[in-house]
Amino acid sequence: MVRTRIAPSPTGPQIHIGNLRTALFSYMWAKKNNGEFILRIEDTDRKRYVPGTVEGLLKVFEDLGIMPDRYPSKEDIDEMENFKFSDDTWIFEDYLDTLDDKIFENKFIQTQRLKLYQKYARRLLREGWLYACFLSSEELEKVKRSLPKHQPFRSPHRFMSPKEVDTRISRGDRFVLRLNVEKCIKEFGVNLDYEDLVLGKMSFDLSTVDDQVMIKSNGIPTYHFAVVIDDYLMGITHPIRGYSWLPSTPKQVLLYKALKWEVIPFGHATDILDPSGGKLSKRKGAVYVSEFLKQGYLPDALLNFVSFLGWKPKITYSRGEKEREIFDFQELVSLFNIENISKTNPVFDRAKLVWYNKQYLKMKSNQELSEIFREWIRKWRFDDPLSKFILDDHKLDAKLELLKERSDNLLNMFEQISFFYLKPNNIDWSIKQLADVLSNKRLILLNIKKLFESFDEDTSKWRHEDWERGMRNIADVYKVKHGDAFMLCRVALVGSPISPPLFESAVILGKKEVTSRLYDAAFRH
RNA sequence: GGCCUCAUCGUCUAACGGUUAGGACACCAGAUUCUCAAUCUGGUAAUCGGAGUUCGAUUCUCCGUGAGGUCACCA
Repeated sequence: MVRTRIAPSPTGPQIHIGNLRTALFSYMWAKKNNGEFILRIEDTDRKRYVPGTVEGLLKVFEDLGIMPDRYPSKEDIDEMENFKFSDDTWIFEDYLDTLDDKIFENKFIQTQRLKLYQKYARRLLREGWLYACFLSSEELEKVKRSLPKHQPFRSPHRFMSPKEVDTRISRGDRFVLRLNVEKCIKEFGVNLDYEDLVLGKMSFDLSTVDDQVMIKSNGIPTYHFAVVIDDYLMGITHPIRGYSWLPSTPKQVLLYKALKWEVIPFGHATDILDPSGGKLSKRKGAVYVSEFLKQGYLPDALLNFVSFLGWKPKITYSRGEKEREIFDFQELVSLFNIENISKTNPVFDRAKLVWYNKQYLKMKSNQELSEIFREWIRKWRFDDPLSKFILDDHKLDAKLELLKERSDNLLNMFEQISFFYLKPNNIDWSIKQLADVLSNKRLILLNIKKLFESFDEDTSKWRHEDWERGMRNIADVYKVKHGDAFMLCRVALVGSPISPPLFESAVILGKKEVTSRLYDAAFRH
């Protein structure tokens, strides 16, 4: 069975857009193959632990509709939250050697799998693939400083006799377990061939690889060690991870080989770049999924856009034919293939995300959109005084109909909808297009008011042509441009030079409200 | 600096070694229009440079250049 995973370290509940992309690729690949997508928590660095991370993460996955099939249980999450940091978690007792791996089958938090790592570390230590290194940090620094340039690090302790190691350990000396790269070179050769799921064939020169720490002095594994044990034992078939892991891949491949496990190749998804260069970073604008959701980007749009950063479905089009850009998520899943993930770094283009969002906004029926909008308000704008009006509005559909083609996102829509509920205050008449009509402002407004007064109480009986003819007449009488008269009316009703179509908006506002606003505009503002 | 990876319009990308190098976003122009949008039509715009292989190279090889990544008891 195909199994993929997302394996964040619990340093906060935010999901970076780049991590969303690797998660998405993993999710899509698993689903396409009727496999499983797993959430594993890599909390081996307890100093950086941020409480609440996992719940937050799961919530975002849920909002997006890409829930993992397997993830840590509530109890395990609680246990992790209460994990007491210990400077010494070494067990290293004989019973570990016969420990049944299956006990840990449903453990997806690394600090709850410590015995497992130590079990395999013991084995590798016995076989000489790992060695104990007792260097203090000062000594270590000294050794590294004395190293000729570009020489890989090798600890002098790698030649220590097992007996001496034992006595020092039993004496309580602190130590780490390092990978014995020289032994690896001896056994596997200096060139390590590797075939990446995304990048394809490549070769590493082991003579440049450091004797990396695999188990830290506190007994907790480093990423390099834990990721190999976990991916293998959890049956991960296609671990897709960030590009930054590529240089450390040989260390992990060596571990597979030392353990005599079949190497499971990684897929390295490239980093998303900022338009101004460099990695996409929060200093340059929104980069977290929740920020986009808060701004009212629809999950469908976000998923479509992000998955297309470095990937396109393989569909053949005839020359010149318009290619499809909009795919619903199930379609994307069925078309997905790891093999055609791009090897280059995509640049994050906000304008295109806006375009996608507008497309998805337009595709929604007014009813669907009302539901989505209300849900968004409950989640992100609940305390806004405007929200109550919208949530209670039985005629929201008609308003959204007017707004959905002129909004980038739900936040934008929220700002634009307010005039339906709230009268304009402090109208700014100084806009350029009003320069020629300002002298007759009051008279024109009163005439427009009179025009609306001549209409039926029931706005459904209003006719667009009647209104428009009336408006143009008024403009002619006062010898102003038709457009200027419309603008005057717009500002009076909406309080802004930008609005949905006037007549349709007036119909929604109702006769009483329209005439009252026109009156206010003529005399009060 | 060492090591690794990558390279098609400004951006996302398409193109069995043979195409007038295609599409989308953005941009520009026109149409429509009571504002803003939306819509429709059209347009500008790319194979990083240099060698080589080949009848033929965006595609294969090498060298440059550029970009990104990485060099922790962090992940």
